[in-house]
Amino acid sequence: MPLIQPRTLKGFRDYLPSVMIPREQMMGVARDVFRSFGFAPIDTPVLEYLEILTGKGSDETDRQIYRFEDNGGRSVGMRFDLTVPLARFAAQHIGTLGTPFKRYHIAPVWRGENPQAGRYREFVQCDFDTIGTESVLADIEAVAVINRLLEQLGFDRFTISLNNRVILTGLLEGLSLADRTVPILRTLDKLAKIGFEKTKTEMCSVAEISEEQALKVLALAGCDGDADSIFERLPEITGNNEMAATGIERLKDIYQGAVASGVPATRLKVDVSIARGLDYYTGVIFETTLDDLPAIGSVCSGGRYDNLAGLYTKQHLPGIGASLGLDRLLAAMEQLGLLPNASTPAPVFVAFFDRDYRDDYLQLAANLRQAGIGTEIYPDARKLGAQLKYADQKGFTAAIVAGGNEWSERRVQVKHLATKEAVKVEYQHGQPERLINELRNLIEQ
RNA sequence: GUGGCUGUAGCUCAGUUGGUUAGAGCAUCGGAUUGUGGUUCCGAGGGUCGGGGGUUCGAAUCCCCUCAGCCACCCCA
Repeated sequence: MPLIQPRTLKGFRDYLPSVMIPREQMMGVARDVFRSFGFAPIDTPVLEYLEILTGKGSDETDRQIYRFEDNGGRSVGMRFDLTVPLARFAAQHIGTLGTPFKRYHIAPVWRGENPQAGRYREFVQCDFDTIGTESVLADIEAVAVINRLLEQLGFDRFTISLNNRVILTGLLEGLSLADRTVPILRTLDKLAKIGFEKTKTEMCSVAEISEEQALKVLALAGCDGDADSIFERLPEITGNNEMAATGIERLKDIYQGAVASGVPATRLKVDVSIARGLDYYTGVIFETTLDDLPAIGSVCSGGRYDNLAGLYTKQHLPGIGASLGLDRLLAAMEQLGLLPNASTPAPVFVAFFDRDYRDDYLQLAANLRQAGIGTEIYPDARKLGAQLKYADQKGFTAAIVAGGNEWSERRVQVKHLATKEAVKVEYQHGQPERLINELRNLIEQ
């Protein structure tokens, strides 16, 4: 019988322990950060009725949805983000939950697009949102959460770019271009990539506006420099439009609040050119890029939306949230060499040295686990060298070697695998304290 | 979805204008070393040359299709 070729689908991948260990750790960090701000966990089904998924979003996102007919003949789709399911969820449950409602959701999503470095068809998003309030405090908090997330994940050099769509909307209103908002935003978003001239040309043709108008829009985006000077120049650039003015004030407020809540000003950048493609953002928007790896794109993006669940309920639900791209971040850490090498989650290795002492090894390991120290026993009584080699490669911190000599002395040998240094430590099954202390010291180093 | 580049051992790659049994380094396994691992030496295993089809006396090498990876567009985490 011919073998079936083992393979994974395009854009999908397996995760080996060496990747899965840091991946799980990252999810744990994200979870702890979210919880520390009072966000509560929720979960929703992978599959939704197709109509739920396709209602919002653009044609492009509709095109990327994995869709099929289920065994009962229903049209269903796999979620392509966590925001649309949240909207449905909120419309269904906000009555019992009450507002403001803060939730986080860490789960995989699926998009049928062409993969590239840092882009997959299946990837995990870590979303957090606050819905049911328009308070600027929620906006500020979102920035603080992003900062804390990346900090806790071990990043130091990153930039959170901030903008407020209202500023641009106000400017466009002043130019009588309110109906062209979407194509203008799309084009504007490319400024950093394709440059001033091309953006101008494209804006004129795609959005069907005059060169004069395009120049005014681009003047806004060209507003560069430190935050204070940008805030100073913006009112003039927007022609003192009233709506734009409130947007500027709001952005300023967010900026100051973020600094007050401990986000270093060096990590914040007011960038009036970022737009974000998704149409549902209506207020502040943000993107986060790694200073050492800008090419990988935004690793955490989000913003404020006026009416999250308008498609599913008449209740007005404003909110703000962002999404951390965990798998993209993981790919970045891989490239930057930030991933640890360990492929074992347990720090202590017990060599199966002598068959006669099998039950002693088992009891010793049980004692260590009881004390919260992860411990693995080698399954075969192979030669010691091979066992130690295995332990070293897997990245254990310490190995315990105990043969007849040790057991008769009521001691065991603790070997620090990185330094090859070994010490003998007193140990009896009823009195594991000295061994536990010794191991804790090694693990903490 | 469209276009470009790539695909040889677990990994990194070599393979001369198509020409005998497709190679190297690292890794793995065994031994030197029956109670102590990252060095050294000796030896071994491992490849349907991504897959399928075609041209040819003969294909890793040329052609077509397909799958996958990377890049650009699009979009985005």
